[in-house]
Amino acid sequence: MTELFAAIAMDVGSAYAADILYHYRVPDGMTCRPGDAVLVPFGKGNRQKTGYVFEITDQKPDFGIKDILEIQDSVLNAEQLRLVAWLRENTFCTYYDAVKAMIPAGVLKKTRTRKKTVSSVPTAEPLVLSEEQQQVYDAVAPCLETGKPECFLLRGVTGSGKTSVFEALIARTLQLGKTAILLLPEIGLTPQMIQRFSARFGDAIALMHSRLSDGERRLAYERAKNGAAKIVIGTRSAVFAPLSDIGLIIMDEEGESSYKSDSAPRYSTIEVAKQRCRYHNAVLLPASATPTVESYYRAKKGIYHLLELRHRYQDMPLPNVEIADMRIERDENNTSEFSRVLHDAIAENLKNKEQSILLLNRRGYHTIISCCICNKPVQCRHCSIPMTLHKTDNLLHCHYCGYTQPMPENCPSCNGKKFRKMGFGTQRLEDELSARFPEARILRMDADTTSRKNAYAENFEAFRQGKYDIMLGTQMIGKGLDFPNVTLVGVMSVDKALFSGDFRSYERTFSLIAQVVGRGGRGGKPGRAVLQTFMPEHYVLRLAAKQDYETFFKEEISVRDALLFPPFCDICVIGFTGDKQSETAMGAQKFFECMQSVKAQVQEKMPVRILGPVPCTYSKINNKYRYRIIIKCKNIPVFRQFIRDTLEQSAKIKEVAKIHVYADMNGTIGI
DNA sequence: ACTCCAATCCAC
DNA sequence: TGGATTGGAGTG
Repeated sequence: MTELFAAIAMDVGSAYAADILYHYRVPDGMTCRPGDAVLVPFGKGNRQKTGYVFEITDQKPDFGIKDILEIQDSVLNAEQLRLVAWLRENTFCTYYDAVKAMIPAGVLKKTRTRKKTVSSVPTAEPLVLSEEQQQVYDAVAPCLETGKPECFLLRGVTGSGKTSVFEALIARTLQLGKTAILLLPEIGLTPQMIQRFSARFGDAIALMHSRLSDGERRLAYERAKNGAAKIVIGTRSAVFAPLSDIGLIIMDEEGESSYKSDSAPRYSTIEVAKQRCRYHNAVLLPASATPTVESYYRAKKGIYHLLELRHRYQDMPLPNVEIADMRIERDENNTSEFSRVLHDAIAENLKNKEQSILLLNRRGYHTIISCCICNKPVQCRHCSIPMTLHKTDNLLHCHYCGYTQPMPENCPSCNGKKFRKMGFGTQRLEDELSARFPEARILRMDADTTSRKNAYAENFEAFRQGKYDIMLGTQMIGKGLDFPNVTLVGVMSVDKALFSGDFRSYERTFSLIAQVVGRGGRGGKPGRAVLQTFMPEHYVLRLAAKQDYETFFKEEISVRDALLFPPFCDICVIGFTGDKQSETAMGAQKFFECMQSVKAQVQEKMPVRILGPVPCTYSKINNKYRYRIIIKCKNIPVFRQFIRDTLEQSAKIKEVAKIHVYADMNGTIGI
């Protein structure tokens, strides 16, 4: 009888050098398969730990070998094993990070199985598609039948009824005996989607997002795995839903930053989705009114098939957008946050009993408190971030770590006693609005008013039912329900968002404006919008006002080309965090030197430009000092190997071992 | 990461 | 002199 050995992944924290497959002997009489969770003695102390079997081999390894103690469970199927390997190579995570992303915590731990909640099925109305919607359906449906792993990019203007197309395509997918995943950018958007879809699909739906309890998550996971659920709706983690026979993966609002994970494993959802579509021969359908520059570029090159919905529901026109030049307002002694045109438009809407939406992308009351003597803003004691004054509790809040404190008596830097309260947030906008329009019923929507469970959906519904005249809020109001009675959209100011320091800030701003403007004029009455800005000549704002995506894309793609940004290269950020500034800076420097020496060993051609290390824009968050290296590169195997080698080798340098290092491919470089 | 082990430090 | 602390190495 041949002896068998198992190659097993263990939890080694973030110790890259130790993240290898460990070999154990399979004892006689034990049957062990790849994907099994097993109990093994690990380390010098032979502590019993759980590991995950990746391979079984009869090759005797040349080490002193220990035996597997027992088999706990079969947890990873063949696809998941491949996905783990793919994630590890492509996102520079450990085996264990990847396993955790795929197998939710509640599944490994023994949890009580709850009784299945069965949602009711009122029969769904027959789905009627417009001619244009039908064309999109007709383009995609054949690939569902033949099982071609194609990617269709759907560009549909706001209000064009993308969801109806999703519904029809998912129905077809299920008819063909396959399953589907529908990805949404925010948890808040899931209840309404579930509500709409459960009319047609009943309890074939499972919901997956990060705020489920362990029990709920385990139930959803099991239902997807055992075939009870055919459709999974959820946020980015739902891309790992353990469905078999996937026919279709839809990504709504594909450009949203929430689709990129910013903790290990640092995956990009669309890349994971592509990987799964390849495995299942499934169709991928990213959709947006304003696709990312990278996606639209791929569509133009024919890598994706471009599909368009140019017409809004019932052919309603997009709102007409006027630009309000706030410099002229200042020159003519209007120092308020409201341009005269916006003020008048709100007044008129109130008179006509029509609803208005106002976007202001900063929460709180005053967003900067600075010393009158030394001009330094009051910063969070844990972060290098100016604090925001909230009126609800009259405390200063840090929007990064959540720390709160009372207004200081004295300036922390110069001991001065006087402070200037500046900056205009949503709470102050609410006050100002009720002063100007005392009769108006105002709904404020920001992270502070929607933290309670269901608050988001309830508030949107109340606004939709006409219980408020004006809804103001941060970017969360850009996405959401149809509001048929909204005829005015005001964008208070998004100037600052253009200069966040990230090369994606232009497309994000364009997208934000397009989305919020698209909330208006959906219900039979034409809409109008006012875009307030101090730089009306800026092309991003001009084009956003015209809703001219094509021209914006042409401008943006030429900038990306000239300055060498994606899609013309990839960007890999190496991040460093540590408890002491000097240690973090030193660790980053030693890593950089190690990287140079590893680079000198690379034989193949590998285009890279390495910039840094430098402190991050916010040099401290949550008491961790932050440095980074930015690498413009091509995301090809030789480059990924170079990064992994550097991570492994640098981990042996004591200055580097003291701090935390990570690599992030094509994420944000903003903060 | 976590644990083990050896070297070092320090109070008595 | 030993108990506690710290730095470095190794995990099959």
